[in-house]
Amino acid sequence: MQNSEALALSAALLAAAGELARRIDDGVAARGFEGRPSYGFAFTRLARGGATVTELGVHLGVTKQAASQLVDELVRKGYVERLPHPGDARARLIVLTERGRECTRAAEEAAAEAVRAWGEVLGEDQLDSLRDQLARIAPSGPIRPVW
Amino acid sequence: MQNSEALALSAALLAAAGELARRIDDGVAARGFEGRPSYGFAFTRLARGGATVTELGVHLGVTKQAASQLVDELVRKGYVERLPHPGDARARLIVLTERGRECTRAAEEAAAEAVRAWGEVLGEDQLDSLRDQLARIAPSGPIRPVW
DNA sequence: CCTCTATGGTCAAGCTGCTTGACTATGTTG
DNA sequence: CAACATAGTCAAGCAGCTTGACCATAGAGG
Repeated sequence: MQNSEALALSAALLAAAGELARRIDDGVAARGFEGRPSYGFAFTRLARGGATVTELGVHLGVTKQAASQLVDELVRKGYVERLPHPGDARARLIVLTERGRECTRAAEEAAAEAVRAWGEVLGEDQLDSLRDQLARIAPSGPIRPVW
Repeated sequence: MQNSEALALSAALLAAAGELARRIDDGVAARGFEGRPSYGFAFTRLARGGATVTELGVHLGVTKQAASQLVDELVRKGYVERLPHPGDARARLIVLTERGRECTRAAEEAAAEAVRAWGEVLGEDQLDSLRDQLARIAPSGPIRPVW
C-alpha cells in the first residue's frame, strides 16, 4: 500500500467515525435526550456499578477536573448522581439514574440504527468482518477525541 | 446484531479513529513538523491546485471564519500562502508551499506507519477488505471532528 | 450602465470544553 | 503519629470554534 493510500484510508476511517458520532448524537436527541457524544462513553463506564470521577477521567482520557465538570453537567440533567463511596470517604461513586439508563438505551438504539445503515451497504457478513477487524485494532486504552 | 453490540462496534470505531489520529499527529511531530490533526485534512484539499478559504471551510465542516484562522496559522508556520485569486478579486487562492508539501509527505508516512501496524495484526488481505469497507461507508461530505 | 443582491474575506466578541495549579479532606505507610 | 499519597473541588487561563457585523467585489435585472 502506498503512503498516499494509507492517508486516504485514514481519512476514510476518521470521516466514518465523525459521521457515526454525529448520527448517534442526532438519534439520541431525536429520542428526547440532550447530550454530547462523550456522554455515551461515560455511560458505558458507569453502567457497571458506577465509577469515581477519577476513574471516569482515565476512561475518557481527560483530567479529573474535566471529568468532574462532565459529571456536574450529567447531574444537572438528571442522568447520574453522586453517592458517598462505600469504603472511601474522600471519593464519591457516580451512578446512573433511571433516566440515565434510558438515555443509554437511546444511544444504543441510535447506534444500532446507524450500523444498520452500514449493513445495508456492506451486507451482513462484511459487517461482521468489519466488527471483528475493528475489535482487533481498537486500542484498549482511553477513548480520545479525534481532533 | 443487538443494540448493545452496535454501541460496542461504534465505540471500537471511534477508539480506533482517535488512536489513529494520535499516531499520525505524533508521527508528523517526530518528523519535525508542528501541527494539529486538522492540518492533514486541509492539506489533502489544498494539494489539488489550492482552494479558497470558503471552500476549505466547507471541506472541513467549519465556518469560513474558523477556516480563515486555520489558514492564518498555516501561513505563520510557512505551510501555505495566500495568493491573489485569478478571476475573482474578492477571493484568495490558498496554496501549499514547498514546506507544506513536505509536511504532507510526513503525514502520509506517519499514516502508512500506523496502517502498517494494523496490517501486522490483521494480515494484508483483511487490511485490504477493511479499506474497501471503509471506502464504502465513509461519507462524501465534510470531515468533522468526532466530539 | 447602474442599481441591487449575493458572495469572499476579515475583524471582533463570546462561548465551550479542556488544561494547569492550588488547595482541602481523607487514606495509607513506616 | 508523622509523612506522604490520593479523591475531589475551585479558580484561572487557553484553544478552537461560533455568531454578528462589516467591507470589497461579483453577477443579474431593469
